[in-house]
Amino acid sequence: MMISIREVARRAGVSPSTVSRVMNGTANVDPIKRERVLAVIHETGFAPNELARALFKKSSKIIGVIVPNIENAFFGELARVIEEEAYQNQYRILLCNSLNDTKKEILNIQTLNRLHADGIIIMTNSENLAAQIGNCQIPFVILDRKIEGLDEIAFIEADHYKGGRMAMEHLMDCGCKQIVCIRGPQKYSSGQQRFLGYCDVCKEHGLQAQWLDCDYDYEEGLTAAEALLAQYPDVDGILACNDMVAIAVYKILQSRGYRVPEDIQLMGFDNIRFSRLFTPEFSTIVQPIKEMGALAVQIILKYVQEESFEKENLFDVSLIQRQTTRRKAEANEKQ
Amino acid sequence: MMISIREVARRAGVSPSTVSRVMNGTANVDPIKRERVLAVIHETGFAPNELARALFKKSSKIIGVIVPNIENAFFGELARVIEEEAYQNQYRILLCNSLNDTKKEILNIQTLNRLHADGIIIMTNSENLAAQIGNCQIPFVILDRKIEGLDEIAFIEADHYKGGRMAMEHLMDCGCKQIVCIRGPQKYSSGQQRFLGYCDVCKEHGLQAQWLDCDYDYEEGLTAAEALLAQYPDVDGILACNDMVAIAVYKILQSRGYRVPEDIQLMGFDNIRFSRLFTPEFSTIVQPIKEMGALAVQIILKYVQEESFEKENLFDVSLIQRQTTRRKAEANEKQ
DNA sequence: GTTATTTTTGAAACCCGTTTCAACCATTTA
DNA sequence: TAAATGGTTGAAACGGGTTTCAAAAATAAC
Repeated sequence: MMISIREVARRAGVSPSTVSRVMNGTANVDPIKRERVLAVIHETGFAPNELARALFKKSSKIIGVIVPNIENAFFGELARVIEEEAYQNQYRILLCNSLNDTKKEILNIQTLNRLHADGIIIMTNSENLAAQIGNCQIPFVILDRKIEGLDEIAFIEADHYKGGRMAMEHLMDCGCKQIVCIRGPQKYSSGQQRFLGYCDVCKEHGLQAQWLDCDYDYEEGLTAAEALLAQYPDVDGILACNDMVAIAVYKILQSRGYRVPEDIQLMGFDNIRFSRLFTPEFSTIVQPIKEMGALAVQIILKYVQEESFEKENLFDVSLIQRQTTRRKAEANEKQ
Repeated sequence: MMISIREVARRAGVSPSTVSRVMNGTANVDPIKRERVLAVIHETGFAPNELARALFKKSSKIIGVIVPNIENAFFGELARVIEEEAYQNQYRILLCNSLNDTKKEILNIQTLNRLHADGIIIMTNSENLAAQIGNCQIPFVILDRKIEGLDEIAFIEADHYKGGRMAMEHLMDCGCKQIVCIRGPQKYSSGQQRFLGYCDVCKEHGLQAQWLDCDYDYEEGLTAAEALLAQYPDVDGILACNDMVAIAVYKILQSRGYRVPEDIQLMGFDNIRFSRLFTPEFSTIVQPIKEMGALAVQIILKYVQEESFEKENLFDVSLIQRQTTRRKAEANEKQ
């Protein structure tokens, strides 16, 4: 059933080389023969075996994408952008859900290596991966994270530090006096930098930094929110480490009868789609997800084409005020 | 750098065939030679080229997954389950985001065909795809949809009809008198069946079916909700075609000052993760996403292993009452 | 000790598209 | 008209595991 290039050649009365040249336009072919070949391809529905081509070319036109969890809205949005950008450049996406399991990550990197993937876009934390990434000849792009000790690898990150600062400054503009930070995992640069931004603003205003630890995750957010209320009963501003945690915090606040933003104001981070769909809509820090994902693919394309590219890519962030915070001026107007 | 099986063979003083046999355990090998081979593999870090293997075996250990949009929580959850099940069986996932673009779907099916994917799990509507799927020798599984005229293809679906009935009956139990259905696209079997369930319950109770059309999508949900309020000002129960639309409806209701569930009760469909995270938590119909995704992979594995499998797979649904509906009995208790 | 049987082993063919290289044909130029 | 230049073309090699098949080695049977 599946027909080969040799069979096409036989039927068209030419050599396989000529068929290859017709398909790829890699050399001139006598117009009469070209037509014969195209006719045979058309009537047999011949489709070249991509594995054979990839084997010879040492390129499978596949980009590996390793995310912690595709179910997570932030990574879902990134995956969507990456797939789209790749598709437009005739690349396909091999998706791996690592669940932050280093063993699974390594296994997936090995698989991609053996499949001669043309690049790997990875969103992970594991410093343990440094070695693995180091002796892989595939180009890597590390997205939304930064791993120390890998000077040769391209990074793409939002300016988490600035985001942390902006979020904190915004809560102060909103008149909050007791602002507590639910900081993200300190093993991730995003968690570190956001928290650092918060701390620096505290310092500049002579405030004492107040924080709790939390994973980037809804369930953890519930626990953290309860601990927060117990520990800081007079809190009036909460800086959540991301939108999912902010959603969890809201749920707890609401069940305890706190009003947002009247009693407690709340900031998220990431601007995932749901932060806008929620009622109330969440004030948050915007990461340019679309641009970041597209750049990740672009870097791999440039690597393949041996063009140069920037290794360190820091994307600017911005703040969107929605319904969980209210500037002092606006609050006064309403009074 | 990248070493081949022939080089391993040379260094171990055996033939490539023997190395292959050691790696795959396809035949007995003299223990001394086996050790020599394993030692060389270990010290060189040799990893067999998966493309060469796949070329010969005509199997790439890749399963294609075509979803309308990975950003959509429902498909994100399905993709996650599918990836996990595939991974546990040494398969990898090639993800395609079709955006319901038939051209893109066809192109992706062709790519998967040329890559000798071992199976394709597709969530799509296009009847136009029937022909394409028909003359593909790869096993297909159609998930969450049903396409008429493809008797040979495996389908996996939740019992949308029952779900539609249950949702409607629940709203009636909750004392709603004016129940309007925001029905999903009638080109999908899910849209048809859910609506049919609603209609049948109406008929059985001598009620007039009242409905509006809407896509499975938040933005469309906003429009539909506004139209609904204009058209049916005395509505007191809304049956949304899925959770995303229910979220949109809630947003409109809330902005217009309606209370849920006191003034209007609201049912979703799918039980996506966010339906529980929202405030209020949404009453909805549960599709067994996990089981459905796992079965899709299992069917492909069975096909590959030439075992038999069920072609028509209808999964049972159930109802979860949360905070957007309230049974009459409960309402009375509270009075 | 010899023959029969089983196990191990490697050479070569295979999967299939691509590319190189030399042969071939058709123009141009001298 | 002969030599030189340029464009077409196909045979063969290539990429790298896998498998077949027959030879070689080892064991069993007589």
